[in-house]
Amino acid sequence: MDPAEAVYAVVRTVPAGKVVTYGQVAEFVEGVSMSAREVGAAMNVSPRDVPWQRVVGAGGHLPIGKRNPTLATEQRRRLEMEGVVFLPNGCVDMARFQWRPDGSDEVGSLFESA
DNA sequence: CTAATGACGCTAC
DNA sequence: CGTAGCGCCATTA
Repeated sequence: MDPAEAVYAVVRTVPAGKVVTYGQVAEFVEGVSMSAREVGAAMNVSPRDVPWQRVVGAGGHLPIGKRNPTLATEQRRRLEMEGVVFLPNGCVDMARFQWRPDGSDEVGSLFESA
């Protein structure tokens, strides 16, 4: 399996309203050695069926903002549409929206914080 | 085979 | 807080 395909498989597993860091995706991919760089490179050419929008940089910020400001804005809009809340500093609230492959895809717990 | 590059990550200044 | 440098692994020239 191509490394890119492995990345897509992981990203597709991310539920709406949740986000993952490039480093985490690279960590989740099993059987294929990868670094956060390849994840981003793969996302750049990701198919439409891949929710690349749910992949953010470490800390929840959007590293693409300096490369593709337009794309970053669209990504942010999409995430907010899915229920993801951005902090005033322009970063995703990783404390609540960082997805865990553990099966903690329970979105209900997000509402109790309100 | 070697060199350069990249939606990254972290430490250092 | 912003910038700079090094490490990361794989793809491409």
